[in-house]
Amino acid sequence: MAATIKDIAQKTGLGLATISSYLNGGNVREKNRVKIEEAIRELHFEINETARGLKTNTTRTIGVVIPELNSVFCAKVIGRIEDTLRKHGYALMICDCRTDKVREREAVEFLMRKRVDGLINMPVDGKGRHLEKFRRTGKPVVLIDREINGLGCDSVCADNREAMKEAVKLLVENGHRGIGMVAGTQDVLTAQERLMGYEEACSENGIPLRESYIYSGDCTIESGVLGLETLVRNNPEMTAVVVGNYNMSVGVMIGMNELGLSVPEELSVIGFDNLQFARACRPRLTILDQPTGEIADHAARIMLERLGKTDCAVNAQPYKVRLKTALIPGSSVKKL
Amino acid sequence: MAATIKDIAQKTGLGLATISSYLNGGNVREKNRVKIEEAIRELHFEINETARGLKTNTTRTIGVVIPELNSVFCAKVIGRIEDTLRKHGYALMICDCRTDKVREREAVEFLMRKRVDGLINMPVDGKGRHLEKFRRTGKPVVLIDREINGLGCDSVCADNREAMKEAVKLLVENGHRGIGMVAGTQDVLTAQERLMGYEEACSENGIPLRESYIYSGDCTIESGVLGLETLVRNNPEMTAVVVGNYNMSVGVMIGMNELGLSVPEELSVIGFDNLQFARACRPRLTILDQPTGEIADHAARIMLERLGKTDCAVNAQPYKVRLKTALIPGSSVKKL
DNA sequence: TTGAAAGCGCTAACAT
DNA sequence: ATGTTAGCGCTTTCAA
Repeated sequence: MAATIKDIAQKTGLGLATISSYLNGGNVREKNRVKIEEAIRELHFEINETARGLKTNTTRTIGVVIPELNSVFCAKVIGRIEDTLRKHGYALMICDCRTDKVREREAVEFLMRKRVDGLINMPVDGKGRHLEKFRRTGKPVVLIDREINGLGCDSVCADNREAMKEAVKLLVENGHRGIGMVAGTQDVLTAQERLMGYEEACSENGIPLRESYIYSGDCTIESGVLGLETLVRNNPEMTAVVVGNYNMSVGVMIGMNELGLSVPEELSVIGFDNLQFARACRPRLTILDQPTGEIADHAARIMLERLGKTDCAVNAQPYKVRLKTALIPGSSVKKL
Repeated sequence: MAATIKDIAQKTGLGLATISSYLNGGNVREKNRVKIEEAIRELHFEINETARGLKTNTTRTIGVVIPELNSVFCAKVIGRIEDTLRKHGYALMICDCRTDKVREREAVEFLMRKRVDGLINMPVDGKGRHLEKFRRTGKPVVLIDREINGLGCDSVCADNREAMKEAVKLLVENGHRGIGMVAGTQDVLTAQERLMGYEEACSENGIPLRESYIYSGDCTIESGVLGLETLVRNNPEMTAVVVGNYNMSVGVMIGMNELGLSVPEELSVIGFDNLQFARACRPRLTILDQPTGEIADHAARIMLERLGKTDCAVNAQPYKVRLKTALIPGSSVKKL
């Protein structure tokens, strides 16, 4: 068994409180400090966070619930958050709910049992019902990528509407008017906003909305493939497509390949996320790039701030951070 | 504050031990069982795993240390492991060490302090020095993707040598003899094995090894780009390239794009990992696909088995699982 | 089957 | 500044 503070106390002849005080940055006489540090080294003492947690009712652990670990956006954001939080002594317990509302709720309950001090969530359930129980604990919840109204949680998202408007605008400026969209699940606010951006940009440019120009997918690669195939089949006159998330962008490129359509000669494409993928496409894909680093940094900062306070349920106003995306030009838009 | 077993005891008029016994699947009189379950429901009791952990000296938490969360291979494997382990009540604490040996060691120490019950690691330090301290606790360590000799840890890896041999063989069968390789960091066994496979296949086919045909990268996208550029510049007669990992495969495709070289007319390419990326490439990339699902399932199974035993340090033989990769044909290999 | 009581390793209130 | 002590919520002897 590992050494405990009792062992340190014994070895140094000091009391428990002194050791504890030393461990928590309290004032200890220089002479004793040296003795304690020596004992710690000799006995290979490492503080037992479990015991500490029992006493302080904290775990220094943050739960993370995401729809899919295997998604560049999630992985980038979570990786960076982990970086920051670990520097502050917090560990991340990550649960992948496979874009399933039932699993998402189970994951939150699992993490509640594990007594995490806070929750970071990219919600699948757009209503946020899976969070209600956790919120009652008064512990902080920070939403990423998707805001939920009425729940009072902090959130950090991209400015999705503006992003998609910009994409459509670029196409219009290049002479396109037959512009389709492969959109995501409409019960998630983020996907709604991106679709809204598309619709707004169309009407602002006098392009009439057509139902057959909009495909509602489920944010998977396969639905991107299917979405492209459907749009192309139903709208032979369509000259461009915008895509509402990264997975579906990969799907659309696969679809183009497998239908043997050339970009941008036969169809112009603007994708979402992942600069590296865009660079690897031939020709290079024009994309909307989300500021994943900034999103992560804001989320981590907010979480740390909330963890400093006692009760977040009663906290004044939730943060609703919105960050700008960047339209990064490739060669996938044809000038008509 | 949440309800404790004390509250349950009080409400039911039973003793603490009875409640505890109920919670741990012990025998409780039917009448009392009903009473307890009612009290649990009414008081919203949830077991405090921190307290339990202090007593039992376990956390039901597994540490995971990986070089890069933002890597399809890692994300896929870890996601699937998380699935299985969570079903058994285990949470995952994931640390991304950014392919840095120092950070890797820090991560392991961090997780030791968090008292994880076991460790899953895709090691960056090929010598495994970062694991020595943890191993002394007698807790299980399962290595994925990379074996370390002499450490006595279990490991689950792909059959890397065979994989690369197969790739080179396919090229030879198509008439190629000027075959370059963008290889990974040579202090990691996996990368060594892949390079060995390349070298073996060359010599078996009477192709003399040339130093200028081998580029040693560091498994990042950028090193893939640089690797391709270097090989092409130094070997104008080269007709094909094999790549030693996924990130570098993306890099090579980016390099092809940015040099304006066409696949497979000017250069044939065989990449590593990620079927979906391969499908999105134009033309579709021929790749070596790792059995990520199987790797994850083996790793999870071994971990659960080890967790069932008391001490893994003294356990007989470590598992050394090797799984076959699949060569999935695309259109990136030209028949000469 | 159940209850009483000790104790896991730590923190914190209080006393010195 | 340091020591003493109680107690966080649970499990686990040991008796009954």
